[in-house]
Amino acid sequence: MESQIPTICKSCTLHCDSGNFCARLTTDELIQLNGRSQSASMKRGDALSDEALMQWPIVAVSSGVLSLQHLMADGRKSIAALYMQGDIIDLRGISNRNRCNLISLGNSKVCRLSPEVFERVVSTNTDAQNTVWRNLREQTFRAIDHSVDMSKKQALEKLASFIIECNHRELSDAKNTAVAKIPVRRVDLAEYIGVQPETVSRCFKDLQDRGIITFEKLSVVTINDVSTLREIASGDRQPNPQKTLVAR
Amino acid sequence: MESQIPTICKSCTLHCDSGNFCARLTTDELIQLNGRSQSASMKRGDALSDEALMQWPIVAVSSGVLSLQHLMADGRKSIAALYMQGDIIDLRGISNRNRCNLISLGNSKVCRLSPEVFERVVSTNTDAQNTVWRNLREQTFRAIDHSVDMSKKQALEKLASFIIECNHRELSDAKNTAVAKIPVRRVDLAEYIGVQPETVSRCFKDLQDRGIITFEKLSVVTINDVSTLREIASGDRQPNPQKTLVAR
DNA sequence: CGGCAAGTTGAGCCAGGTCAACTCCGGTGG
DNA sequence: CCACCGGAGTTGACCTGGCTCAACTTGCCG
Repeated sequence: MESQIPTICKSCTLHCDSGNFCARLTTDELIQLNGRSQSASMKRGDALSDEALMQWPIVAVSSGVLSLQHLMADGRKSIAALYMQGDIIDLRGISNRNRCNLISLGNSKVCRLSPEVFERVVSTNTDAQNTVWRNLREQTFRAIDHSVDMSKKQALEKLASFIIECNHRELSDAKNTAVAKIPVRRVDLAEYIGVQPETVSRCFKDLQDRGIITFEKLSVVTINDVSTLREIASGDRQPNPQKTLVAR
Repeated sequence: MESQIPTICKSCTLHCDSGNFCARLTTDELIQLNGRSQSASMKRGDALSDEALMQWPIVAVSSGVLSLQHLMADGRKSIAALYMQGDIIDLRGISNRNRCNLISLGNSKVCRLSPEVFERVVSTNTDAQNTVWRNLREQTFRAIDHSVDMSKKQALEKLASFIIECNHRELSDAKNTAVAKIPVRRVDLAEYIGVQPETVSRCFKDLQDRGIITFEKLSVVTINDVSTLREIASGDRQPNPQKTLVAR
């Protein structure tokens, strides 16, 4: 008499994609976790409020894009992090210093996991533990990379980095290598890389004028010149070939 | 017949401070881990190279300040993260995208942990697991906060945030509440908050002129007006009291 | 085929970068 | 004890990338 996999999990990417957390669970664990968790659909602008997060601090992203938004005292808003399919957002013990909200950018599906069951499963299932740990480390690295991007790079370089990041995500999906899908709107992108929407627009135009990228649609770019794009992203701004020769 | 705690651990903050990882281990675990690990002293500028980190990707900070530095193609350098006493730096699986180095800013003591033993201990000792997990999450939050600071804030606001962060660390040491110790040099601070040293200097001067802080020494400030400092840090730049009333 | 939100373009301005000179301070040797 | 040195930090003058505000174009949905 074998237990049945919960219906909702059967079609959920978290369970179907072998790299993800739920795929590492035994059927029993899956049933337990599912029984105490809540899955939800969100649409653009929907938020998981502070209070909701207090109760359900662990959120798994099944599809779509979530953002961790931070509101400054004078109204400036910024997107601190982006979460996508497979990410386990563990907000337990987040400092109250940063009043922030988890907001969906577009339609998405999430699963709010019971902290108790999650903790139990993680402490007993080493495989699951490693998966979620790896994911958390990745998030840390992403955050660190991002803060480097934000701190020293100029707008064009930030955008180039972002495009490359999008392209990488595409790569793992084993599609056309030269395509990057921008999964968020211009305004969100601007808030994420910390510039104004106008600047994003101008930088895109610049890259396009220089023939480095081409727009298929607003949200899809083809990268014509990966190496140049990469150079820009890594901050290799050669000011002016002549200058370097003349002035010391 | 009880085994002896390794000499080197006896005086190590990682073991003595109950909040830290090593304090959560049984004597046996500690002996095993110690037997396969390497502790080291570092001085300002010393680096744990990429190659060294490949072999020893897990580093625990016993004292001092380490920095994760990132070098851009044209020579711009930036400090992506700061690590202090008690932090467990787990660089397993860091993407090779970001060539970065772990560099000590000043004298510090670290312990390079054997990945195998570490992993074994973590998977069996739930208490230790939770400790290290909490630390990793804190690092993630710090990184996220930092990237928010970097992306939208202006120099003065970044500096204010940093001072408050230093003050918080001081607080947990249960000392004078109005003091913040700046644990790094100006240049490093500048690289961390993503501005030029000159700008750091100017901003410090500004805060001092406005009577918000006072310098005891170059590396120690007294905060005279916490609430204003906090307002600045949270981005509450009230442009001009009148303006807000008049314009729209 | 409106109508509205999203995105783009243009012009002017300012925070902070850049470069160069200067001050401050701790260490070292005569 | 002082003179000297070198590195760290500060100050000033100038310049530029990106923000601001406002007008315009595009794309999407009923």
